[in-house]
Amino acid sequence: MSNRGRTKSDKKNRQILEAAIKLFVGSGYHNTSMDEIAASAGVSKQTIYSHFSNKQELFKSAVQSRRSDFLGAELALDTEAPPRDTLRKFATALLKLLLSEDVVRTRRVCDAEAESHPEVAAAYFSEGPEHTTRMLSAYLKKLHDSGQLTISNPDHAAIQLLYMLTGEAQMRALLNQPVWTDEQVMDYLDSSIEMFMRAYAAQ
Amino acid sequence: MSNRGRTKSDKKNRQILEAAIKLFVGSGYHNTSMDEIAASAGVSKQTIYSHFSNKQELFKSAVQSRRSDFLGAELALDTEAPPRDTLRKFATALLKLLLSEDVVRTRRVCDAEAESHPEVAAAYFSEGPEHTTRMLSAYLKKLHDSGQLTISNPDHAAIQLLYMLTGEAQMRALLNQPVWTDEQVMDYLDSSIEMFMRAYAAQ
DNA sequence: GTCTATATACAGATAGAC
DNA sequence: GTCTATCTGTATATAGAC
Repeated sequence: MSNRGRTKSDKKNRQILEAAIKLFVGSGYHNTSMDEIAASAGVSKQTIYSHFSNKQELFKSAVQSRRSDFLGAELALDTEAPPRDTLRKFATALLKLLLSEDVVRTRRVCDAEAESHPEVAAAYFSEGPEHTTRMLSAYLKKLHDSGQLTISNPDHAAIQLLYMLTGEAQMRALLNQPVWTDEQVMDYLDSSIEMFMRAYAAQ
Repeated sequence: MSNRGRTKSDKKNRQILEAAIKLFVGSGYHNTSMDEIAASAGVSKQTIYSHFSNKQELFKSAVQSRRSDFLGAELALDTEAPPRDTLRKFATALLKLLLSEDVVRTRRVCDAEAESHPEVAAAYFSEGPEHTTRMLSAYLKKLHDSGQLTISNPDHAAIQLLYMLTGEAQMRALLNQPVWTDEQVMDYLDSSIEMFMRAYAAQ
C-alpha cells in the first residue's frame, strides 16, 4: 500500500542520487564504483540497477540533480545601488561560489567527461557560466541605458568582466594551487572593478 | 655493445612515454590501462614496469615530458611594435595554443588529477599560466616605464588582461562547447584590447 | 522491489624463460 | 632487457531467492 501510485521507491532513489553525486564529484567518474555507491547509499547494487539502467545513466542523473544547487541565489544584481557596490557584492558572492569544494569538483568531473558525456557538460555550461554571463550582460545594458556607463557591446563587456574577476582564482582552484588570501582577493576585485569602470566610464 | 653506457633502451623509453601521453590525455588517467599503453608503444607490459616503477610514475613522467612542448615559442611580446599590434599578435597566438586539442586534453587530465597528483598540476600551473602571467606583467611594466600606458600594478593588469582574453574561450573548450568563429574571436579580442588600453591609457 | 550470490571481464602488477 | 604467461583484486552487470 505504501508504494501506491509510483513504481519505485522515491526515498531510495534520492539516497542513491545523493551518494552518487558525492562520490562522483569527490573521486571522479572512473574512480567511483557502483559498489561504493551502493554501500554509501545503504542499498544493494541491484537496487541501483533497478532504478538506473547503467553507470552512465546514473552519472548523468546525479550531476543533473546537483546542478540546480549552484544557481546561486545570492548572485542577484541590485540595479538600485551604485554600480561599484553592486559589482563588488556580485563578485564576492560569485567567487565564493566558484571556489567552493563542491563546485570545483563538479566542474572537474564535467570537464573530464566533456567528451564522453557531452549533455552533462552542456547542461553545466548553460546553467552555469552562460547563465551568469546573460545576467551580467542584462545588468550592464541597464547601466548603459540609464547613462551610468557607456557600453556599446554588453555581451563583450560581460565576458570581459566575468573572466577578469574569476579566471585566475578559478584556474588556481581547478589545478589545486594555493589560492590568494581574502585580503589579496578583495584588493584584486576592487582594482578590477575600478579598471572596468574606467574603461566604460560614461562619456 | 649497442647499449653501452646506459642501463635501459632509450628508444623504448621514448616509445613508452609517447604512447602514454597520447592515451592519458586522450582518455584520462583512470581510463587508460597499462595494457593499452604497452600495445600502443609496441612493447610488453613488463618492459614498461622495467622503465617505470608503476602507473603513477609513468603518468608523472609522461605529462612532464609533454609540458615543454607547450612553452609556446610564438608567444614573444615584441617591445618595439605598437602595444595594440603586440597584444593582438600575442592574444591570437595564445588563444590558438590554448584551444588546441593537445593543450585542452592535457589541461583536463591535470585538473582531474590535481588532488591525487599535485606535483603534476603544480608543474603545469607554473610553466603554463603562471609563466604567461609573468611574461605579460613584465611587458606591461615596460609599457608603463616608457610612458605608453599608466599601470600602477602590472601584476593585476596582467591577470585582468590574460583572463579577459582567454577565459571564455578556454572554458568553452574545456567543457567541449561550441567555440566562436574566427571572426567573432578577432572581434572580441580587438574590443577587449581597446577596452584594456582605455582603462590604462597614459595620463 | 530488494536482497545475496555470482558471472564475466579486465585492471595493475609479478614470475620466470630466454 | 625483454618477452609470454599468470596472479590477484576489483570492476560492471546479472541471476535467482524472498
